[in-house]
Amino acid sequence: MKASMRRIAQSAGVTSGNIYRYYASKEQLFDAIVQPVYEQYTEYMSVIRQDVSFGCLNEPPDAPGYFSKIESTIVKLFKTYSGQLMIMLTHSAGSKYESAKSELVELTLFILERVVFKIKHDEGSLTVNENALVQMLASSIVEGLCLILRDNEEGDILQNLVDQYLFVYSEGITSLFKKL
Amino acid sequence: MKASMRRIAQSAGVTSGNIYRYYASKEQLFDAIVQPVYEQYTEYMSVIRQDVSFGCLNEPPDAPGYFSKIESTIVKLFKTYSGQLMIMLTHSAGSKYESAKSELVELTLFILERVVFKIKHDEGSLTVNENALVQMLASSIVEGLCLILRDNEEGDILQNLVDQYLFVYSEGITSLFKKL
Amino acid sequence: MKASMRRIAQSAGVTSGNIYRYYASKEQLFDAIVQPVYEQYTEYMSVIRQDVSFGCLNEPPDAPGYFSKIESTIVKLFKTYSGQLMIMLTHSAGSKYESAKSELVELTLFILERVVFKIKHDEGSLTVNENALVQMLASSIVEGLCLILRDNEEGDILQNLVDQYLFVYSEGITSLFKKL
Amino acid sequence: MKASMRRIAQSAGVTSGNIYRYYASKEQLFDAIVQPVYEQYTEYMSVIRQDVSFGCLNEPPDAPGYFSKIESTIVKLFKTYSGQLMIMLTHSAGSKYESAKSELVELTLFILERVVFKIKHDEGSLTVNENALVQMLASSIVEGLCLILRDNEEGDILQNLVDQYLFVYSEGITSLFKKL
DNA sequence: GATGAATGAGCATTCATTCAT
DNA sequence: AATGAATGAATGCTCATTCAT
Repeated sequence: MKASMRRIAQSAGVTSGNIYRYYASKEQLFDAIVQPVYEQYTEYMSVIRQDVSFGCLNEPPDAPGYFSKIESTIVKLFKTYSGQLMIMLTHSAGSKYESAKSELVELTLFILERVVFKIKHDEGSLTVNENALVQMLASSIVEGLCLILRDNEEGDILQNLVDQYLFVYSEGITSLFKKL
Repeated sequence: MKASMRRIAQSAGVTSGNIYRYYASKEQLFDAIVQPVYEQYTEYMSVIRQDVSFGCLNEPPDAPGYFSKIESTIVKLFKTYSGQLMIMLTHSAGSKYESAKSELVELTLFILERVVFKIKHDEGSLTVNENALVQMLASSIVEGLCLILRDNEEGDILQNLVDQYLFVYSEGITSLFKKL
Repeated sequence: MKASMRRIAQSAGVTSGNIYRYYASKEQLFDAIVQPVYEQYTEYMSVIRQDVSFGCLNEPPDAPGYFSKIESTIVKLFKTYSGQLMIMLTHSAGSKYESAKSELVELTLFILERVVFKIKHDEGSLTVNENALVQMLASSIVEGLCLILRDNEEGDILQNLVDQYLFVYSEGITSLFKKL
Repeated sequence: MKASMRRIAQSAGVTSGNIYRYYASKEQLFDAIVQPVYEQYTEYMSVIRQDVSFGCLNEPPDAPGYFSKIESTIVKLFKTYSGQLMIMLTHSAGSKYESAKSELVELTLFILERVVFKIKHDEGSLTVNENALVQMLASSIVEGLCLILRDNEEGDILQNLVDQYLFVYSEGITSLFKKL
């Protein structure tokens, strides 16, 4: 939201006044771009959250398994929306989509808590330190995903990178919490 | 860079006009705040880069070892400059310190390349895909470090988190490249 | 002049762009609407002015008689042009018809001067104060007429009100100048 | 309210930006000018309304007497606020003082109704036609007062004109309603 | 002729920057 | 040195006007 309407107009090859024929305000222009991907995004995340909740009861939880849900979601969204997804995650400061990134952080945190809990063989709740740790890891994971989106335009490369990126975290987190 | 000069002046207990007696522009004010930590930061990074270069010749490279240099550097800077470091890494969009972050990314990349090279038993240069991968990982690592700085004010907690964060990456990366 | 061209076009059932095929500007559109009534108006006023000039020579001047010319003129115009007359007298701020009202003021002033002159038994010219007074009364009379036009859509009611309105002024002015 | 801030600033010999040091918005600038006179104005009108209400019960109502209250009020306000009063009555379209003029019209109507009622010897309520008539007269009277304010800068001349203007209406209205 | 998309000057407002005091 | 009033360019947005179709 920090780009000026004049600049947006210019880089779209139109005049600023003309944008207002199609979008009543800067906010509505932003909405039109981001809304569709945000809706899918929200829905996917809600599904993943439920999967993770139920999965906890009867299956061995594994970080790779859970993460792969996020991965396929992100990749699916990216293949459909690409630019819009990136805008939503990295340029929505000051708009109502500001929270999009933190919602993904929360979901990641939700998953991490369950994964870590299992790694620790269910031995009680996480310590204060562990909580700070998973909070930070969740934020970092999401931040890294945004970077990958920002820097890659081709869906297959993106898929590969996200895949390997999340593998690094799965392995690393498993190692870390086994040690703790 | 998004706070207004009036606000900055007010919260510093001076008048906005008077700031211009000491700093020719908002940017130079920003410089003055960030410059010292930036210099230390640059110097440290240069030292680390040399250590890593020479270390390659006669020691078994290990990610944790290398990373721990970054870790101790970051933590040392943090303990000295705290606020300024955070400003440099997280509020410098639009200033010339935007590059500070990317310099750290480059150094991280430099280290990662060596680490990966050794993991692969020196068997030739990295593939295109591997290059994209380490590039992305380097960015992600740094982005995560910035988050940790942003969210933690206490040096010891910070040290712990950075430590564990880098451990996750060391382990994860080692696993990943052994598999590849 | 404050309605937007889009609104004008829409309420006329045409497109805004197309108006410019017929009228070079908003102002000329305004002209086209107001011009006919303005011409009649100007002509009528010129006739009245002559009547009043000549009438002075051989008839007892009486305000009601003179005013009734204005009255019948206004009412005739109203019955022919209604909307346009109202636009001319009440929405022409910023256009060249702003003067339309002041022309009517001048004519009214012209009449009032003669009426007052006779009331005073031709005893020399009006005093400074009396001049200011008739000037003001002329403006007020016209302003009131505009209000009546603005608020009434039906010709007969309008005629009645204008009639009674001018009667009030005739009587009041006669009383006032007899006292002075 | 239709003058642009740039124009206002220019004619005040300052820059548009600087006005905002003193007034948070165009509306507040307008308020600062008009508020004081509006408060007095409102208070005076409320007092007059009460006077007229009670006066009806035990005194012979006379138009000149009632009008002279309005007169002295307007003149008093004018002598104190002059320019502001004119702005309030003639340039407040689009501001919250838009109603100022119509409040004065209402008060005038309130007075006229009582005056006419007495002239008619209390013989029942006014006819539809008479109602339209007094409504129109009330508006006209106020409109004329605004003109006098607009065109006169000197308090004593103003007082005289308002005095004589209202006399014209008193006499004229009395004549008219005696005839009806 | 008619359309409506496009233009660009203008509006109220904000803010980095300047400068008389 | 320090103040804070003043400046003017930039912002989101509106609207008379133009022009390709």
